[in-house]
Amino acid sequence: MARSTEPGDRGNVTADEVAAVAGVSRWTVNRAFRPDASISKRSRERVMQAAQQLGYVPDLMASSLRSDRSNLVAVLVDDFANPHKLVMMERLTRILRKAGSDTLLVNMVDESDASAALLSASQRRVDATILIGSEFGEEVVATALGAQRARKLIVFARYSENPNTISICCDDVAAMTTITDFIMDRGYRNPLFLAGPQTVSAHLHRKETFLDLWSAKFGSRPESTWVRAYDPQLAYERVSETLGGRSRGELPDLLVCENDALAVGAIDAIRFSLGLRVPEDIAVTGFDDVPQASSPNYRLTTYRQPVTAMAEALAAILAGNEPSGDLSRFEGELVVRESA
Amino acid sequence: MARSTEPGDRGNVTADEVAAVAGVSRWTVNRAFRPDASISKRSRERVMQAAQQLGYVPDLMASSLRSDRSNLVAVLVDDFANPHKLVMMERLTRILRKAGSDTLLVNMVDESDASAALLSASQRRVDATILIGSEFGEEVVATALGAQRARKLIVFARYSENPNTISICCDDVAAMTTITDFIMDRGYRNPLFLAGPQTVSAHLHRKETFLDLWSAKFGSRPESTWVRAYDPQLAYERVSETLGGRSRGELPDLLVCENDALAVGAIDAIRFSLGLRVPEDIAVTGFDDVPQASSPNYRLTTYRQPVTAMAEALAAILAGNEPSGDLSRFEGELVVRESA
DNA sequence: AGAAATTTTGCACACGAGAGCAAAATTCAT
DNA sequence: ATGAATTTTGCTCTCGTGTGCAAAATTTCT
Repeated sequence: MARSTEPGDRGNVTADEVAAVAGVSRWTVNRAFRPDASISKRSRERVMQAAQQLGYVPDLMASSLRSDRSNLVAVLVDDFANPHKLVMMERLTRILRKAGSDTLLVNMVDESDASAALLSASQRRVDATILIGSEFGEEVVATALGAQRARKLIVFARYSENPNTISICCDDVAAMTTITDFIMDRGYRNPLFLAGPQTVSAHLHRKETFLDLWSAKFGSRPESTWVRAYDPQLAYERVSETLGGRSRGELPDLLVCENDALAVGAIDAIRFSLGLRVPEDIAVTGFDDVPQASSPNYRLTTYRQPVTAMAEALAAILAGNEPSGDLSRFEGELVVRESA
Repeated sequence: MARSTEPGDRGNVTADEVAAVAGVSRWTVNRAFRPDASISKRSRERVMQAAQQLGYVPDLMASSLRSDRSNLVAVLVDDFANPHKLVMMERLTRILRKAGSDTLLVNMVDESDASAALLSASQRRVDATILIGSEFGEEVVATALGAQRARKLIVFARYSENPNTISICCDDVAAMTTITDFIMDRGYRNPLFLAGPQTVSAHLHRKETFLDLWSAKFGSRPESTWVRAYDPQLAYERVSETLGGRSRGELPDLLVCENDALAVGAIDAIRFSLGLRVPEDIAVTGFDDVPQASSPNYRLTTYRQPVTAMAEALAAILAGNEPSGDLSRFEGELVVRESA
């Protein structure tokens, strides 16, 4: 036996020490910790008892080194100003952990940082890389795919055109159609669309869908504007600027926002910068149903993505199951409140 | 030579393959990637070029297996309803990555989940475990310390009494004293303190400080109440319930909230449930200065912790530097807005 | 009970890099 | 140019676990 069997060699117990106590071989010890392993009930019990006594737990680094399965997934986030990120992170980490995977959180500080962020992920042998950023473009996705070891690249809650990518998101066209139908039905006739970063075409789904549907019905293409990040503060400034000097007749009767982060800033601007009322003077719609949206301050009419179901689909994919439905066509629901 | 030198054995390039291309030994290749290694300029260049060509990056799992340094820290979060968590996570991940460490994000689903959460951290050989949860009690800290492999346990943005723990936080007593002085100065005389989970004594610092200062000056101990999580929604409900049926004279003139998450809910309740104005009828103070606090809707008077400096101190500790000042006495600043 | 089928166990080797040391190459001094 | 000092390189062994197979133990069947 090569290794000493004394505990505390370097602070942590190894399988060898447990094996000595339990009177079995090291391999039996490790097997005891794998649910699918071929091991007798009796020796598993003895191992487990010895392990408990010594405070042994298998080392996941060593395990993944050999087995090429790390049970680690990287989650790359580029946009911490959007409260919806917190919701998604909570769901993802919870569901991934239930499925046996840990989460490596990588802060993608800016666009140029993307490849460095992906590098640290690949160096950790993650089983998959999940992008829940929103401001990155398709070229980031391409970089990610170029990185040698990135096994699976999953774009979460946003559509990606790249065919080598798995994109788990809801059907933006259907969702926006639902919202647009609702708006038209309510009689709004002069909307303004407030969009996020216009870096890539994938972002334009909601906007284009809305503008197309509207001009198909009314013949004229509504006005639109955008901000460089999904940040309420920026939305506030943009709305103040854009609508600031207008006379009553020139104002839109509705702001259709690409998501709630923008909608919240827009509402603040309407009230506190323009001095108008929501929804009486200008109505507002959002997307995501962040916790704030249900606050009596905002009572935002918005669209809720099935984040839990989406995260569960993600876990299923990591487990190797074939996706059951179309992963980029999840259906959410319109949440009607008082803002529109 | 044991291994084949063909690329793509299992999808990833190893140092052996780079060594073959560069015409050096495997060890020289690995040395090229360590800044402090003893290696000639010329061979490092050759190695780097070959590595670039093959797309090689060193495997951090294998590295940490041998070297006992993983450059991985676990961040345990138990409280995703509090928007301040997002701020702290952003700062921590950014600063840690700059310092060369990756972040393992662990969602501590509930109190009973704490030891399981700590287990996954220890199994990954993290260099340190950071608790930025708030609802856990001292017994969770004890569990963490009991876990064999947890090398360093750091409690971030909250004080811990446990001597085996490094607690990086601001001086709650000084901070609350600042707030209290401000309040007294402004002439409020009938405050209500709204606290978070009352699980452990560490949480009581702010509350006790406030109550003590107040009764020292005015002789009477102010009223207080609490909710079981730092969640605006719960704060909303509690404030509505507690103040709901009261006549004008029975109402407090100020709500002192343990943090902004509660303050935001409290403001909503004052306005939309009680139908009163902030600050004219009831004023509000918070703690943390979350992004929402500066929204024109809330304009919250609050206290900003120096999160960046605290995160940098954390990184310094991980790097092995001796802490320069008292880590549990960071100083923040009062942010005076219109809510009080 | 004895043979066959099945389960359980032990073992050599591999995963990819680091520590420590000895051999080789380079630089420096005389 | 020669020997000493220094730097660079290669090598063995190690970190802790998983794979695949062969030996051992157990169960099942006739």
